[in-house]
Amino acid sequence: MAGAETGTPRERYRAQVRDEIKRQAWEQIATAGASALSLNAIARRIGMSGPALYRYFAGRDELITELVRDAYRDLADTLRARAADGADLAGLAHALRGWALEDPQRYLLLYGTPVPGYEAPPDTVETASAIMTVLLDVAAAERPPTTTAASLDAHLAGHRSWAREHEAPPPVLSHALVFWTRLHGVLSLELAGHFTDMGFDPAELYTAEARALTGR
Amino acid sequence: MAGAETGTPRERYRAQVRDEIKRQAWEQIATAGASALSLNAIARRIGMSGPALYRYFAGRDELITELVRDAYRDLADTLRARAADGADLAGLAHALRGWALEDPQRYLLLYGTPVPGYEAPPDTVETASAIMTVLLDVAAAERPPTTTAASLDAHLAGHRSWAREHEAPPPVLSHALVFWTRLHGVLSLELAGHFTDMGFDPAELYTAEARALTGR
DNA sequence: GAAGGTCGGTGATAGCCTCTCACCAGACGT
DNA sequence: ACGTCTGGTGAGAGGCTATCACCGACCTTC
Repeated sequence: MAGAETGTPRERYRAQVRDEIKRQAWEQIATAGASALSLNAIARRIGMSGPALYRYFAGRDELITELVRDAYRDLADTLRARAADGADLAGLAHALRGWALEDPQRYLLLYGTPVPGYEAPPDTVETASAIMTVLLDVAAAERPPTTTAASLDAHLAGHRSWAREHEAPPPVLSHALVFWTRLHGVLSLELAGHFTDMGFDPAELYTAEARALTGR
Repeated sequence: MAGAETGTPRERYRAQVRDEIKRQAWEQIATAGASALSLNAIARRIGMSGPALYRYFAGRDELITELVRDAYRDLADTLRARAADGADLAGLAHALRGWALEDPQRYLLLYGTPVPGYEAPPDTVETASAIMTVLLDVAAAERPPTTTAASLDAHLAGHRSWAREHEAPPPVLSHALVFWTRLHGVLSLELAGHFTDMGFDPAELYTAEARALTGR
């Protein structure tokens, strides 16, 4: 959400207001969820009246798109930074959970139920796959676990377009994929509150899954 | 959605209209998602005007609650029926995916991002745990896999309130739990459309996970 | 069979939302 | 100093949830 310090005063002002709008939007999302995002409410809080926001964003969808973009970028950066620090998959798993718990609604905005009429623009899909690239990089650096599924590997060998030009062999592909889906399974149920009345600690389940994934 | 055939004509009529409302609601949810559910639109389609629906449901939330209740019951019944037919965990996994794909929005209504201000009433939580009971029953009948996580088992041994009075030993508890979260991980990402541009078949991933869970 | 209560439906209305429009003022570039 | 472009405004269309007063038709009870 870096408000560019460069450009004409007009441009600086514009960037500043856009950032303020996004700040308020995140605040509102964090408390009430993405589907409760109201441009009117944001405008009211900022101190301008309704339609003014349309000078900055074409509409609710464009604002949400922008937030999704920022969130993807932030998650990708977070994971990449950990990977650059030499983290293994277990480290990434820990970072992922930390990022999600830091702002649950932000995680759900990316990986939860899609907003009704909303269609993800191509460039957000691009950033989303950048996250997979980080996973693949780190997974490739580790010895894939022995518990690999032969038929899935065979399928992925022929359907690896999502891995872009990544050189990883099929077992690494499936390992990264399963890493993602298993951790998301625990995380999303936890964030959606499905564990709240069950009386156990989701963290225990999560770390157990992370450990099973990374072979202790 | 059984419209009770009993009672006074008034009661029969009332049940009939309630069912018609719910039918239209499901139709609308199936196409546009739960958050796009509009009482006005339902009324229009049924042929009555707006506020009439409030004679049948206290509001949008109560209607959604009713739908959630029905969906939980339907899923529980489906899984129970399979279990009664002697299905193992692999069979339940298959049934779960079939049920989810049959009406993706229905699955997401139960396990997706919670609707903003909506709080699940106690009795739906009850039905949700009935589903866990089915999983525990079937899991207990199978030899738990060797790949059990000791620390998770230890934790669950002391935090098993969610299993009600189920006698299953900790490895079965963790097995059922992991069964749920792993399959949900794949399913929810698939239904939310996160695999659509990735070029592989989610079914392959799902069955691989189901197989890994049930030890081939 | 008439009287009265209850139930299901209606239009009007308040208050929220998104988004468009015409208009205006002030800042900016020339 | 003047025109243009930008950012702000109020009004308003059309959608939503939800409440209200009202009314007609049915059902019960006498």
